[in-house]
Amino acid sequence: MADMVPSITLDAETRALESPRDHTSELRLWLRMLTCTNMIEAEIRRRLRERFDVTLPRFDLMAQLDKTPDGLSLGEISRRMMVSNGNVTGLVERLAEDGLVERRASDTDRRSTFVRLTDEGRSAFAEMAAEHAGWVGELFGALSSNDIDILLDRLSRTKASVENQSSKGEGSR
Amino acid sequence: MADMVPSITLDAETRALESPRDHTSELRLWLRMLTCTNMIEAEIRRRLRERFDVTLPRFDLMAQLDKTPDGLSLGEISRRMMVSNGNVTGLVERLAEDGLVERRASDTDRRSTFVRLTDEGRSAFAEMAAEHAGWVGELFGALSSNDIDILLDRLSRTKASVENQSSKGEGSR
DNA sequence: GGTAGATATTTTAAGCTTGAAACAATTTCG
DNA sequence: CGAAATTGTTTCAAGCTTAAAATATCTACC
Repeated sequence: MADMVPSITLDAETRALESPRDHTSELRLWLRMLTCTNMIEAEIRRRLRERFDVTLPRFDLMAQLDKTPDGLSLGEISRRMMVSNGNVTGLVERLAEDGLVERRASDTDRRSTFVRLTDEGRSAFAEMAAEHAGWVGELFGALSSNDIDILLDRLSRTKASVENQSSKGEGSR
Repeated sequence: MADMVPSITLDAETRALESPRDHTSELRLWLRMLTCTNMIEAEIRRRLRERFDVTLPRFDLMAQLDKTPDGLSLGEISRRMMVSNGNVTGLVERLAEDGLVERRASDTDRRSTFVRLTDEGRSAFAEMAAEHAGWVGELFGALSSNDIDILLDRLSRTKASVENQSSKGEGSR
């Protein structure tokens, strides 16, 4: 460590710029969150394919529509799923080809298209959703209801923290 | 609640088959984990592109290589990143085109290729990693070190639970 | 030694995903 | 009213991702 510099020579401002704080535990947490999420997602993806020959994005999109029987605009689906607009266009296109959703022009805004589940889509989703809930229950099975509550709480704080930080540098966006 | 059935009429076996337990809180937890992860991932992806014009998968792959100066086989990268083999083939191909990684045949196994960072790749990654750590520190900034410890612990339990459940039905796999 | 099975990688086809550009329609406001 | 800004969607090119099939090599064991 021949190049170590006594930090006493740096004021707080300089230190903030040149000798960054240690983020090891935050990095470790981020990695662990990612690993957990990826494992669960992979498992659910695999079961959806195996059991129903359906992809996860399609299932997620149908889940959004199932919550809103009157249908949603493409933009609203995009916001709720946190994916790009163009992505939703394509997903809806393929779901419509399979007869699972239907599109209808908005009465009040000629730019806008509403999407909703067909009867076939609704019943297909109902069957998948029931099994899906069981899988999730299984996968989290070793957690006590107390663990779950704690995770829910700390993840809420995490979400708030991220929202707060993400919006800081939004000038150029 | 006209269709409610007294559960006293069903034995445990029947109940397990016909009236599944309630998984509401597990589903809520899963959704919240997913939302958190997606938000953070999107923010990091955006910053990597904006600041370094690099994609998240490339950054992740370089991070794996940076941890192992001697290089890794494609299969080992695939396992550590939890993505398919073919995916890694393509990523490495593109990183090699940009001069950030290099491939070298294994001495002992002619099937196997080792990949490692070039000097250029290593220094490019060092610069990105430093900023990346700062971003993660920022995004999780509102969490106390106690919150972080609690999350680390509960996510470990979650991971163990998922691993345990995923391996149960592996007969046909 | 030879063969059966396992392992490492690549290829392929299909689908997912993004960011940016292009359009169209609506809203705002001078 | 009409220009300017905003909003909703699509298109596009590039890249990511997967599962499955194909290839090549290695290992185990008879």
